[in-house]
Amino acid sequence: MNEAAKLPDISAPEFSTRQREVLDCALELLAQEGDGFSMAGLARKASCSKETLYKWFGDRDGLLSATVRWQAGRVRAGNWERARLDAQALEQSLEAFAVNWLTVISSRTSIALNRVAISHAGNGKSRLGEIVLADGRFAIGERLKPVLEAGRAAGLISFEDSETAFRTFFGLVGRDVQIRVLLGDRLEVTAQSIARDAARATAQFMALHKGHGATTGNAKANPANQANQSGQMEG
Amino acid sequence: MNEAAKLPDISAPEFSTRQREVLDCALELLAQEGDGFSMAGLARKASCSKETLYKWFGDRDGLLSATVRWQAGRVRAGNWERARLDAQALEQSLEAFAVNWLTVISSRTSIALNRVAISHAGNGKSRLGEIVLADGRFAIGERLKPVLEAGRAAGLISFEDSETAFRTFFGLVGRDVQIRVLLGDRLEVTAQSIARDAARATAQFMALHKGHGATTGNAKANPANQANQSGQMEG
DNA sequence: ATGGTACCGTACCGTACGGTACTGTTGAAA
DNA sequence: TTTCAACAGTACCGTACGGTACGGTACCAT
Repeated sequence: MNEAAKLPDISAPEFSTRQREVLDCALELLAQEGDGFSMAGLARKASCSKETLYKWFGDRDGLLSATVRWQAGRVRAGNWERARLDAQALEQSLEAFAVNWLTVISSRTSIALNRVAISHAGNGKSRLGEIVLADGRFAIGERLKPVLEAGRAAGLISFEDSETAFRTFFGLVGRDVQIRVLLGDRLEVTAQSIARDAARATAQFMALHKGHGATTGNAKANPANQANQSGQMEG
Repeated sequence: MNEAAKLPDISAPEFSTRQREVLDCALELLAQEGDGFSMAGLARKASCSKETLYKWFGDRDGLLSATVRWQAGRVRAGNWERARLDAQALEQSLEAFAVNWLTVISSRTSIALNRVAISHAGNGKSRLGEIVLADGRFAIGERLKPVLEAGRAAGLISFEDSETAFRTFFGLVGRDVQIRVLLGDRLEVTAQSIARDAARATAQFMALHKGHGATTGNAKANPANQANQSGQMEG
């Protein structure tokens, strides 16, 4: 519960070291007991007083929100410097994204956080859902789209709308994994299965979006990436 | 403590008319306020006494479980009598499945039920998650697989493992829709967008699993449906 | 009529938890 | 050494809610 506490304080830390320790305890508690852990329990686990919790985070929702932001802030990973882009590099990038995403969504912490955010989205109490979405699904979308567009510019793949193309990739990668783990299904996700699924999803995506400059010859007459490009259904 | 004690008779309604009224109220309340509605609130809304609620359903978890089962029991829809199977009929079946699934997962009721099931899956308190999974994702899987296999038998599509093929289709259909609506994203899902997405997903699935007896000539040398067929990762 | 059953409405109880106040204790600045 | 701020620990309060008990009523069956 104390690792990753020593990143070199670039920019506004937002949380002090001690606060981060407390938030890590909250994260751990959240992963163990889910929402419904008590403030007293957190104070006990973190060896701090309830008064301090309320002073720092306002109320329970503030603590939860801080916890989500704290965790979200350190998931940032992966620099996708697409120096030269050939089919090999593109596929590697896509595969790396898929591996990263599958690893995240099947992690204890992510599952716990998504669960609490989803349950709060029901009561409309807090805005945890927005944070999780913005920092999960939409963050990777914004990071992956430039890669896709670079691939298109290089003639390696073809699509009209990068958002739609990303959503296809997202679906091919995630499939039913997230909803199943969230609902408590015992789905054993291993490094091997993740690697395999990432490769499969990437191969499928490439097959669906064959470009016109690569090894494969057939151009853009692909029904799958022509349908539904009218750009609605964004949100 | 009293339900499921008299399971012998088929057509045993499991719930009386009055009980179904109460469960409908619970469903409505669940959709409005999410989990965290009170038993007193339900008693008020349903014009029944709390004592009756406890007599019928045992405790709050029993009520929730009954509500989920009651709703799940009437989602059963769609007969997929695949009389003759040509490419047209297969695509229509797939598209109909996709439309049905997208409609379900974006419905108020399904969202509310999934939310409560997910939040309870965290605490390990009840088995709502299992029920929802068994009656959602796994039910459609079992209903769709015969269609896929018939399509393969007719040479219309090709794949090795129907489970894997189904999961691909599932991903192409659902993409990020379910997680987004669960997290409270304002994603306007209309009949039009559903129809369009169902058609797109079906076209993509067909393109990825081209058969060898249909109009398109290229056979099974398709990287996308060769990868990851080793049958693990079921759950 | 009489007893039994099923139910509504409501009062009630116990408890768990969010939030606050108070009392040390530490540690650093002055 | 004194002072002050931050904080741990804990006692406390109010309330909301799960669950139970009880009185009253309508509807049978005998």
